[in-house]
Amino acid sequence: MRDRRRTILEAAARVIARRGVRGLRMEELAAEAGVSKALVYYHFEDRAGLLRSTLGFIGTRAERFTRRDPPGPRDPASSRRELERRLLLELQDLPEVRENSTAWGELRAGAVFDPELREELARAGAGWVREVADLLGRVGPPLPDADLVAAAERLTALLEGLSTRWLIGILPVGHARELMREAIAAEVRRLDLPDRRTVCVTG
Amino acid sequence: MRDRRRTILEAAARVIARRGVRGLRMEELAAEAGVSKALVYYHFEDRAGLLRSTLGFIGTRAERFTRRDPPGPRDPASSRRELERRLLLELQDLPEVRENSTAWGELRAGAVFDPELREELARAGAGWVREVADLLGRVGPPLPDADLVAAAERLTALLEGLSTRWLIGILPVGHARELMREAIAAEVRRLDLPDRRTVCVTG
DNA sequence: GTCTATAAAGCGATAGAC
DNA sequence: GTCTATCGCTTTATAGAC
Repeated sequence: MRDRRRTILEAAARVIARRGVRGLRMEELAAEAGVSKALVYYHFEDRAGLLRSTLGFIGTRAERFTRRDPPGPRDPASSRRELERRLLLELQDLPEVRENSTAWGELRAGAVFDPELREELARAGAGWVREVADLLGRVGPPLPDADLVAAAERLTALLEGLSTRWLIGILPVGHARELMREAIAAEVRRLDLPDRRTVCVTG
Repeated sequence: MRDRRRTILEAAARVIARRGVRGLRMEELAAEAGVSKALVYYHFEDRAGLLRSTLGFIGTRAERFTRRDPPGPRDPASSRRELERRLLLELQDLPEVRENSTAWGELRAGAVFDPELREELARAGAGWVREVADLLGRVGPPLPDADLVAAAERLTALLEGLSTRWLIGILPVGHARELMREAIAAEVRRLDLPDRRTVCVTG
């Protein structure tokens, strides 16, 4: 078979979801894929190469699910829906989503100690914040970019925090989604009504 | 010396901050503590035992810095200040705070794959949410406990997300603190003005 | 209690047959 | 392309002297 490569990558994603990036053993991976250890080395130089390919594979696979109708209409209502969809997508109890979220969590955790991972993460993270900020910008009236970015940073950081708790098993996925939805609503409200809120407080 | 034990635990905290829980090697730890490897095994059964003790040690040490004036006045203003102090305490660029935050981050990341860690984390996490919820309850008017807990869950999850980004080095500590402060303000406002906000929107 | 020396195991990586 | 067998380093853990 010529897609033995893909079989191995899919197995790697499953093993990472079970043991983490740092817990992945070449032997366990080979067994999971149903091939010999040597074959893995034949297809992917070494362990680091396998990890690189697997994270790339996971990233590509994720895009298939996250990027939809990018050139769609830019009206507030659909942007708002897109924003919510985009942020809730990573909180789903499906094997593939779980694998992706787990891998990203491991990547983040590993980046604290591995400067090499830091780079890839910084790039991906910035793009992610930018994307959410842009969606926020289309939901309400024109606002300073810094405000949009700050709101996006809060939302994405919250998502990462909730995601970790979900994956640990101390926060049910439905509850996590609910908390995320409320946070989105609060940020949108805040951006939508920059000052009226204050008027209410004092009035 | 009888507090060789403590010396080792302090060294372990430093090594964990540098390499992570999963990156801790008994040899490096021994060198960091200035003792032999065998002595570490003498005082702490095995690697798992050392890790257990170290995480406990870190937790205890954290309490020394977080728990202050617990039986203080319960007026809204001081509760509000205490809430902010409590949540910003983990975002400080001091060696000890960094060690604690790093260790907690590793504990969370590890708990995704290790059921044994899950237990300790679930307990500590629940207490932490409860504490923040109680503080929130004293800031504003009486509210359903579920609302307070939800707000506390959002704030603590956000803190964890921001903390990870800070430790990775992609979010300056000052910026993280600023984002956290804004989020606290938003949650307090939300709880303080449960309905007026809606009136404003529709009015 | 503390050390040096060493056993035992785990794991990444390679050799070589098919 | 794929396998079996094995090497060699790293790391945990123990034995035994002081």
